[in-house]
Amino acid sequence: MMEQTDAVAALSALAHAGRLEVFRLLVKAGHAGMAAGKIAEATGTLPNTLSASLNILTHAGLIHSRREGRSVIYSADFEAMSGLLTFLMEDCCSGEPAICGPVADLARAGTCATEGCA
Amino acid sequence: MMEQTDAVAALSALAHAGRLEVFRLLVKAGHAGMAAGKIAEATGTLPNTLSASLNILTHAGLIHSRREGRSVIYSADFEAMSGLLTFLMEDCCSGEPAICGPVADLARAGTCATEGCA
DNA sequence: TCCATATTTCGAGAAATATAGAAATATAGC
DNA sequence: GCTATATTTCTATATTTCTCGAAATATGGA
Repeated sequence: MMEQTDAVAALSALAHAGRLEVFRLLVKAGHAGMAAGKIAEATGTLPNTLSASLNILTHAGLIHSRREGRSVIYSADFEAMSGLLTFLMEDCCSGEPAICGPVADLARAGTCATEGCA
Repeated sequence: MMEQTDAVAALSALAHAGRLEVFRLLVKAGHAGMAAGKIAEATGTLPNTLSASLNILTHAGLIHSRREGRSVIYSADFEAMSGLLTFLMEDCCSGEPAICGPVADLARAGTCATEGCA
């Protein structure tokens, strides 16, 4: 289970337009991931600035990397993502379950709105 | 639908141990909310520091307030909360639906783990 | 009106974060 | 070994954020 410290680290990492864009790009890219250079190209950021962003997201546990030849491939950590979402939602229930139901439904609906994933 | 700018504002507001604690407290408190003084007491923060935190959460749209006598009652904005979760999850589906299913399930499971909310 | 309670605003100093240029490191191919 | 490509690290500066004490504002009751 995620600690508050981890949650703050993850939220801090995502609380930045550039890094949020990178993370969402990697979420879209799925397990295949994306080379740092491709990310820089897609987002229009300088290589060193992007590297700093990737470093912060990595240390927050939201993404991880593997080397493939000259490129370093980054990909989202979906377990960490679900861990963060779980942390943000888990207290929603403790007070009045009636409130949390719609929130969970909305989140789920939003998730599956794009295409027909169960 | 939430813009990236709004998402960054919300994430920034939550990316702080004190503010995250306040927000979760208000999520637990439900629609009844909680007076600023009670929040300060519960979290052990100075009134002015707490006021700054509440102000930031308010401007991020995550909470709202109403005055009751001498107290100002704060409560979580559950629509904003679900909006943020939706925003964070919506791109999960666009690439490979197979990945996003478990994430959504986990989030939902986490939500409902505490008690029996559908 | 005067006083007590509740909360917010102001102002300043300290700490953390963001960005970019330049240099350094790692890998691949010749 | 040499060169080109890919990415990271170093260093400095600009900016933002955090926290607190002190003062100000708002409400309720005597």
